[in-house]
Amino acid sequence: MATIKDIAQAAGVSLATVSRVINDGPKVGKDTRQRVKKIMVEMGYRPNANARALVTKRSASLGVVLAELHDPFFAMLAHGVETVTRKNNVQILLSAGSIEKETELRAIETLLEHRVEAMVVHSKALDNKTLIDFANQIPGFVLINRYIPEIANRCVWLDNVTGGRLMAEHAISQGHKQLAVISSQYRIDDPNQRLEGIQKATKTAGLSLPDSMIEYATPDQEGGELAMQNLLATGAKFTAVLAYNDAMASGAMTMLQDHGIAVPEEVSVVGYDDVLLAKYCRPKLTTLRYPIEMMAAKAAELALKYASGNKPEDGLTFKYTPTVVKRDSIVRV
Amino acid sequence: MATIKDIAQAAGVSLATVSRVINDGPKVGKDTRQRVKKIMVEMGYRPNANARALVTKRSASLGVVLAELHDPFFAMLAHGVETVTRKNNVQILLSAGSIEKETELRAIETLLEHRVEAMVVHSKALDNKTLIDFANQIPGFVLINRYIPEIANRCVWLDNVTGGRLMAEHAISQGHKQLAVISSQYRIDDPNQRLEGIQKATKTAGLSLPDSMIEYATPDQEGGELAMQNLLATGAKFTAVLAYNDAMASGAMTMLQDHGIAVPEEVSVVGYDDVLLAKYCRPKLTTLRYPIEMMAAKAAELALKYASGNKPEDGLTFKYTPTVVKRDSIVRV
DNA sequence: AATTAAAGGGTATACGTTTTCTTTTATGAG
DNA sequence: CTCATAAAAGAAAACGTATACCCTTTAATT
Repeated sequence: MATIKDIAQAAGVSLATVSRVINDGPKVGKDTRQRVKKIMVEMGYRPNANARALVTKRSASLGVVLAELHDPFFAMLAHGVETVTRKNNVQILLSAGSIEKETELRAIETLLEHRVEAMVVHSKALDNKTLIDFANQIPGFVLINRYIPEIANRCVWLDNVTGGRLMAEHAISQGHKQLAVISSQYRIDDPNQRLEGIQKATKTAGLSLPDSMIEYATPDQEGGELAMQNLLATGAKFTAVLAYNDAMASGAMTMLQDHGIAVPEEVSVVGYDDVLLAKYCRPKLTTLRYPIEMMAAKAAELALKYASGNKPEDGLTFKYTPTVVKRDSIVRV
Repeated sequence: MATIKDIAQAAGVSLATVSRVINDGPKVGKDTRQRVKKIMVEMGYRPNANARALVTKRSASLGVVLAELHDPFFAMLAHGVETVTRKNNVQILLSAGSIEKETELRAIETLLEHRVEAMVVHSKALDNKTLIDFANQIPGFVLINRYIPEIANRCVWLDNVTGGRLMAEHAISQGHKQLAVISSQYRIDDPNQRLEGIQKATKTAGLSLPDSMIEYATPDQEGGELAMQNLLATGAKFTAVLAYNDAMASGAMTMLQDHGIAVPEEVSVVGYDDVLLAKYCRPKLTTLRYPIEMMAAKAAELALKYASGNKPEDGLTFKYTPTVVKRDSIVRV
């Protein structure tokens, strides 16, 4: 592959001049610029991004750490990031992290080896301290879907407590008094916070929500089915089910229908996330909208901004609040 | 950030020795190796991937070109690639291409600037010649979801004609004689080939499939709804609908149900792709399984293999055939 | 006409690695 | 005690680019 030297030789100019042409720099005449450009095209010249990154110490790429791309949620996250990298002519370096501590760490370190100065990180496994250390080390380090007070201005996150409260309040406002909850068995922040919000709302409304009405399972469709099965097996009475996410809600609906229980006529269901499937399942799912795409775009912008030297403001954070999306899976009782 | 030189200095050895330790090379004593390793950890040393790529001319990363990450299909593609890059300790460089010629070209060229020696490309907009040129220029260039005879051994693709035939044959085997088709309005290979297969099957079965029974729309849920609306408006009679993909099938079902037509009791529906939503929608969709995740993994393996010097065998290609996944959206008449 | 400033362009160094080629040191054979 | 040999380690060049600094030419100012 042709290098800058080859171009210089062919054009009869110095390396410096070619470099200036490439970077639209000053100090090169109109005609020389034209000639060099022409030769670059002829010889199919492509600047070596590695050499460039080495000398400039800038990489024109943004690192993304996430788990499980086939999960629609992460796919949307990636897409949100992509919209802003595209706009800024920046490349995406993807590092998949799963939910294991070790893998997430490796993912971040690999990005660091590539000297990406901006990164959007979705981490559930790493502890606060580790992440704070990274943030202090990397100017363009931004967390998504997580809030750490010490680095609040690097966090783009969703208020899950309010989210949980909203979904419960919506059900309660529709006259439901006997609620059941299907939560995730992974005891990370998200499910805990959503549950906390739900409990807050039931308490305020003077309703009781005994532990026996809360089932835990894997946060996917199978988990939703299983949890609902358990709930039905206990013979518990409920008119509305609040699920940890849309996939579990969908599984729960399936299981209800398989038991001959009509949704939403006999039992209402509320999801969380508003991913694609919420519109596809039947009945269409009433759910909480998690504006992950918008948030991811925000995170990417932030990362790029911080990386380019803009110091993050103190005392600032980027909190988003979910909203209820009313569809067909819940009715007034 | 600490460099190799800093480590060398701190350890009282030469650059070469440190480099050898990093790469687990020979010619370095047991004790020296230990000492250097210890210092590297202490100083938080991270090799500079750019410098490394520059000198070795190898990048330890694989480029992926695709459009629209939020589309579950592409998300699964990306995930398939990711499973093999993870196994091979290779980084993913993502370049989004949309469906525009210019963007796709830019995406590939950016990857080239990063000197990735392996790439998995999903391109619908670029013409054969351009892609063949790239293939000849880049040893690890592999196309996914496209077949070009001249570079057959670089293509991992699905036999869409057979796919179309299979979906029609399945409907016919269930006794359906009046078929309707909902296709994509984009006249690229995929829909054309699927339609070709369908027509082949109806012809063989002695059935007629007039143009009036084929509707075209955007390949998403809205398109499916619209197409079905048009079909119903013409007053055409049909007992089964073959859709271009699952999203359109889902839209079609929604519209049918909104018109009080029971699926599958009155009208059967068949999808294509078997993406996530096929399991979520109601009734569960009978569809054709497009093993994109497996295919993407294959493509990534191939790209890595070719890139590392293994010449692709002549006369070889990687054709996959979809299979019917029987669920609940079709019944015997 | 002399001086200056600006514009155009060249030289050389640095970026952080890997790797080839030497050089030094330790080891054992004669 | 000398020599050959292997093992360990160093010196230096190269990868492709950007840029600070220097030099020349030309135009503008006095």
